[in-house]
Amino acid sequence: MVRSDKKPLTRIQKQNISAILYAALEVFSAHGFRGSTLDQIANKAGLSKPNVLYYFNGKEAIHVALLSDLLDTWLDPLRALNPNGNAQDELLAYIRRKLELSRNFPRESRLFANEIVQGAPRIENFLKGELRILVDEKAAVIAQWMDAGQIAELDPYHLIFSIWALTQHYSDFEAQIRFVRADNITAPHDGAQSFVETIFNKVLAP
Amino acid sequence: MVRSDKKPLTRIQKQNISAILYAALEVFSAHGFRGSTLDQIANKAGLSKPNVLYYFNGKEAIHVALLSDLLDTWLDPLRALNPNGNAQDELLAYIRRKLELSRNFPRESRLFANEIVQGAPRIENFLKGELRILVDEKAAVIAQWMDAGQIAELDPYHLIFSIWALTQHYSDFEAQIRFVRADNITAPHDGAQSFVETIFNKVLAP
DNA sequence: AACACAGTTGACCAAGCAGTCAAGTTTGAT
DNA sequence: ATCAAACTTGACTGCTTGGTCAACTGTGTT
Repeated sequence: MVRSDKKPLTRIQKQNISAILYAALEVFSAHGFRGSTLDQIANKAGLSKPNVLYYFNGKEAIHVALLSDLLDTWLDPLRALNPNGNAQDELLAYIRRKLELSRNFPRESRLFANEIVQGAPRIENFLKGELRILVDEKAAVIAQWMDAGQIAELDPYHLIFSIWALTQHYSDFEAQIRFVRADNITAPHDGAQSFVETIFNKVLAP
Repeated sequence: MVRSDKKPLTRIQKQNISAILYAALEVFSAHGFRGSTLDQIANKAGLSKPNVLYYFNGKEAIHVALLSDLLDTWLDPLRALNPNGNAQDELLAYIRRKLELSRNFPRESRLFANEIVQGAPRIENFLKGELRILVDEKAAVIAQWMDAGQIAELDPYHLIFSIWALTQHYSDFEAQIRFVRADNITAPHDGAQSFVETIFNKVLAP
């Protein structure tokens, strides 16, 4: 099922497919691909295992469906970087969007992180293709801004990586932050936004 | 074997135990705990599976041995932060040590990252205990430096987290950097040191 | 009401895996 | 050379897990 159907989905299909994807996101992001079982996913989705396999052609297919949904969304914040806008405003807005994504979709972020820490076997093509093209393009934009003296001179690629590192850290390494901070904070993201913005204000100042 | 022996290790024990730990580091850091098999480890170590189990009481025991070896080393750079030194020098030296560790021990870093992304089930006590105490202590030191006006006022905890994020990113997310940068660089860490130091110079300036 | 098709599942299978064991070989101290 | 302890392993066990299948039930269209 699911596959390359052109048929519109029935009410039950829509409902069960989204239940499966939601459950799978929860399970895969917490245990990684190999650490997750179909039984866990089926249980969390409130379906039997054969029923899950009625909607997806296998464990891998669920994972792939989840990732392709995600990858597109993941590019949006960077895509929105406007070459004609003000350099500082644009970069800070990008940082804010990225941090929001990390705060609002921590499981998606961890799904991605799990994949990359383990060598990105399943998304190598995405990274080498779409992502690379977009990053090259935006790095060029940033380089122009630097040449024009709008922001400090830095390696644009490392700048982008540092934004990724700082924003995703709060969801990917949430466990570490939670345990280290213990009772002193309610959520790992507390204070993150103002801190990260302060950092990049200083870093980007020409 | 291994266990709480007081006996000195034989030549063969030393050799095989270290071969197993080396192989296990390679395998666990690349595939996570559940994604790794004893057969993979035994193969890479050049031993039979029962022979591996002659030296360790199980898969879990190998993982634990690896982590406890690691955790201690992991604290050293932060431990070395000297309250009596100059704030900027001390923090930049810490950053340099952390980056060196990340560059020289990427597998160890990924072993750790794998563990934390998946909720740190096996090192929760370490994080809530030793690490937390050390971080609290050093955050207080940093706060004093800030009060004294030696460095800019920032949340000391977020500052420490940002150092972790930026330094570990280069090994933990190495795959992403490699694929995005493709042929343009030889190693993911290229240019990282000078970039990260520049960043924190700007960030810490009072 | 009848019928085709969507949806569901208990029982099952084969592969993979952690761990055991008995029987063997090697090592090194005397 | 002898012997006990250290070391090694092929064959096996029991459990987990991804995936199949035949039989069943629910749905909605005419």
